[in-house]
Amino acid sequence: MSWTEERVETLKRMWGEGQSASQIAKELGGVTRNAVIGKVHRLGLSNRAGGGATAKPAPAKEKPAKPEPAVAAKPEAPAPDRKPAEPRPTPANTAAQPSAPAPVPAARKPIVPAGQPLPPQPSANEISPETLASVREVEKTAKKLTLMELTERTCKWPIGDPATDDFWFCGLPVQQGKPYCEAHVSVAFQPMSARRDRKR
DNA sequence: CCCTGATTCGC
DNA sequence: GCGAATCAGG
Repeated sequence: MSWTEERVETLKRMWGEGQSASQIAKELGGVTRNAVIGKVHRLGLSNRAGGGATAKPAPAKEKPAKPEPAVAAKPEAPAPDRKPAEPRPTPANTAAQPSAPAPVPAARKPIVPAGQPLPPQPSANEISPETLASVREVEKTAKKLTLMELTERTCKWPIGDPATDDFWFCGLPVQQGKPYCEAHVSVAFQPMSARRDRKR
């Protein structure tokens, strides 16, 4: 694969958007993240634009004697500030891109006090007692990751009340392709049959 | 351990 | 110019 205009375009765009080198590499295909980083440097856009939240000091010894045009960044790509008021009730949606500021289920209404956090938001959470129990078990051994620690292969199931500090993400290894670990996948993606005629 | 970008250097 | 290997972190 060579760096065609188009590919460089994509590289510039994604890098400007704050995508990681590995993500860009994945998107482009045929190159590794190293290739991407190498290219980024050669293009002279090692530093991302806007008041990047992930602003890196970049201790690299840049050429001090060179009027860098700094044309890199595009005008409308400000630091992705996250809004606290995100209409994001279902946990299934918190599974976003790792680097992009995944909208954490912001505090909504002071629902459950403390006792049973009851994570599954799905309106009709008719999970079998057994499943629920196993999930509870898993949550005991959860890695309790913070938003920043989530990756593509860590379970993104939120646990606890986002309005309090008693909140974290499962963090266990995800099931191939899914955003959640096996236990949480089972409660997140229920076959319709399971919710059919619940006995209530 | 997973990941990030930075740098080096043979090609 | 390119990018694997390596380095230096989080």
